[in-house]
Amino acid sequence: MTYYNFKKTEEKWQSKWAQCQYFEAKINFSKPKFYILEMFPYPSGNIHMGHVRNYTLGDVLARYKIARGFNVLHPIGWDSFGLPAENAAIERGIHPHDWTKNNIIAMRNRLKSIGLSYDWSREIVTCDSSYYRHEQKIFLDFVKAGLAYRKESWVNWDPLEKTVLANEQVINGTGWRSGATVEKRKLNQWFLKITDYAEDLLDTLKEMEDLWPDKIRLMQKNWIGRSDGALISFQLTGARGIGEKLDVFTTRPDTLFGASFCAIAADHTLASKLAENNKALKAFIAKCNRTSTSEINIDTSTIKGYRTKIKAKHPFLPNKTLPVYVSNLVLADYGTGAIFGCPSSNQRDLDFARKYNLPIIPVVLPAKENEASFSSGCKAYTGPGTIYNSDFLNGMKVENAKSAVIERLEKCGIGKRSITWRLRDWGISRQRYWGCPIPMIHCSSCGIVAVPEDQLPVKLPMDIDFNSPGNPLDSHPTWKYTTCSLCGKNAIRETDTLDTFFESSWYFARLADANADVPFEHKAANYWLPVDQYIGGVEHAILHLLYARFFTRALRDCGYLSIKEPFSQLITQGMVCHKTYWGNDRWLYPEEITQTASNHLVTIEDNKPVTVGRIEKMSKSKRNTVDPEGIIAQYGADTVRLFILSDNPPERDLEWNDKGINSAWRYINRLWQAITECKINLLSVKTTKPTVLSPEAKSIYKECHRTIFSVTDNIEKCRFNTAVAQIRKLSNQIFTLSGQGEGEAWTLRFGLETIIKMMAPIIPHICEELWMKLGYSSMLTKVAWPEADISLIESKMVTIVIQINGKLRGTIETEKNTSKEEIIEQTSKQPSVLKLLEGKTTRKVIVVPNKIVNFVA
RNA sequence: GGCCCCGUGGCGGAAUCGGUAGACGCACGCGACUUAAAAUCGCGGGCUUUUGGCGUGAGGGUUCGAGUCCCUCCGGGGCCA
Repeated sequence: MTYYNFKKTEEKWQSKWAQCQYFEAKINFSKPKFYILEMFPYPSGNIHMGHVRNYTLGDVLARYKIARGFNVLHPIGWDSFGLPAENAAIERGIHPHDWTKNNIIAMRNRLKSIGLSYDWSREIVTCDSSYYRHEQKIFLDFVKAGLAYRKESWVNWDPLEKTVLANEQVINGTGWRSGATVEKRKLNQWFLKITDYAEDLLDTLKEMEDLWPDKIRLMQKNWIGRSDGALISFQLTGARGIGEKLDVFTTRPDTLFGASFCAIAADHTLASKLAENNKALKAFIAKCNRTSTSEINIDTSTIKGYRTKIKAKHPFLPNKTLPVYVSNLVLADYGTGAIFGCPSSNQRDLDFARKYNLPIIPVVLPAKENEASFSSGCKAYTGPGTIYNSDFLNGMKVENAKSAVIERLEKCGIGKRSITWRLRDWGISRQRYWGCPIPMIHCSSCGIVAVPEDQLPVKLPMDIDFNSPGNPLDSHPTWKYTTCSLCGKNAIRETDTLDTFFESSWYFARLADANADVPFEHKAANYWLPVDQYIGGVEHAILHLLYARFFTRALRDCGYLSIKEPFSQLITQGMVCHKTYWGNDRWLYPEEITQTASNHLVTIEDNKPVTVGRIEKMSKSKRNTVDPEGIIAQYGADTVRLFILSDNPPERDLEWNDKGINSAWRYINRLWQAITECKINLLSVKTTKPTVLSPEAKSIYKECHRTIFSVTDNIEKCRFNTAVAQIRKLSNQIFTLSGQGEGEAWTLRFGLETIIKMMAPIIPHICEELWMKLGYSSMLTKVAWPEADISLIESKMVTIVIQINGKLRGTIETEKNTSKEEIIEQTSKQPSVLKLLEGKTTRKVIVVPNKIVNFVA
């Protein structure tokens, strides 16, 4: 027995595929196109199993679609702007550009060793000015279209590092690196008007049913967060010279008669005006602002309010006024930043009312309760019911009352029906070096001016100093000094760079035409887009995917594209997980552990006991990573690819284990030996099918077609694990064939060829080699996917299940489409049926044609 | 706290239209080969008190028939607060 030499074979075929440029995609209208894309990687320097899984999934589909006759585009690039490069520069003194470039070289080689069918001629690098110059052009177009604008906004400010922190860099209110208490600061920043598209982004989700996972569509729906309600204008008293009225948004206008206070956000303009000559309020507002913007988690204990002297008049009760509080109960940029509180119908309002002794007026009565005895206690009632204590609304159901109030408000001109979105405009300014420069100039006389397009790209300077705090672009000695393109006077460049989500929001379009002098040509975009199958991690379910959907619409409105959805079908793959081990007071690498004779785990080094922790996502900190490079060196890319697809469906988390990889390796060798050490000379087998096959050969032949049919279906539905199972099942039958006699020999060869063709997208290297061993000179990669002969699958006979009182009592083979009467006739004569029905009267017989007969006795 | 998803052998998972539960694989056991082991190959299996009964987290319901649909609960996970 000879083992399969994967190293030699994999290198051979990888270089052959590269040589013939077979995966370089060209526009070809004679074939249907298929654009398949995996979320492009950040060049961290290492590939991990998550990458391997992601790119293997995509590669199988790409190769399968090629075999099905599609003109496939399968490109790759590098999402190469971002913080880790800057951190490396600060920590290790390596320039972000060099760090990134070296990582890309290393990772490119590792990806190539997996045998992926990429069109490398389209490889893009987003930190290269050949990419971001187009991004700057797009940004300018967005500015022209009114889709990009400036406004003041809160940021997390690290006073020690003099820098802005992302929410995830704020840990318990302190900077992740400096440990300083993070402050909220207002900065002028660039925003994109994603909210203009909120309604369409939400509504189109409905059309993506069955194409995008339900989970993702739901997450996006919740994120966009449409709230239907009313805008109500309260007249104010005691606020002379500050404001006459307060606009309030509510989703529960039906509870208006249960209102006992109004609350406004700490940075509501009314609050700021009141604070001008009120030191206590000023201090209160400052206290509210001290909590960082990431701290959205305002629970009961931290809700606080400051009672102002202002009162709000109840719109329908002339004698009633409501106290107005400034409170962190209200989020500044949600709705109008002001609410009315109805404690009986909202938990947070209730907590607030109890804290400040405000009246609690019940207004919604649940079914089966009565007015006299019903009390909400310390839990607000938010369910359906009948309105009471509410003037003209009394007796109405909640939904009807909502409409009735709105109608009355509109009639009186003091309110209207209104929709509020949870989605905010996308802040894209980052006070960072390693990002795309925003191509704008600040001129003291002309204001904010765009950099003329013929002066693009605005390149990042390479001579940069990371030792001083703050944004290195801002402290660069010369870079930001320029002249105004309008008046020619001295002016200052924008030193903020773009959020790195900007690059990934349009890269799929650039990849359709990666070498164009413009972002991408219409012709290429119209041919290739949208991406037919997109694959990536669930962690990008919301932001990246939403931004890309928004960008596609924005690019359409700027004349670049004619579609609005970038990704037709989406798979979100689960994480790759591994057991964790704890011993010697630290996490241990799997390689540090061994098993004793008595099945206990101990450290190899000093035989200390090891406890097995949870199965968790592979991470460096838990030391539960498996290095793909090592595994590929040990088993080869095909084995890793096979294993990673075998055990469970793509969207589920995958547990890595050595037993599994070994099983894949074993199968690959069995397949190798089945052909290279075959009992018969496969090369001498005639290629034409014998006219007569023995019953055994015929049955195997049919099984091949059944398998082709179901494997095809499984791959189409991305159920690769069941596809592999089907092929393995067929392999078990084919491998044991003797091949003796003409029919058997032909069937054996046919079966082996069928297996190789179906396995080719999954384990392409060995399949190419075996294809050659079968005497073919053309590449298997160019060979068509096998077609299932439906007439062979549809058997003339079917198995009818016999049930008595719903319990399985036997089966019977009958001709297909046998009549109900005939089935009853045949099955009722079965000895087992007769026996069990003896002495009972059959009350009813259920027959489902071709499936089941059920005697009810 | 709200919304959503998932609970199937010792394990990963099949069964996606309400119609034979446990495909395929791992681990395990037995056998063959071997001086022996590894590797490899073959065979076996849900549980059970076995002419039968019970089995898809627990309990109830709908149905001739439920892993699949409905309700309540328990456990795990995700998103949002």
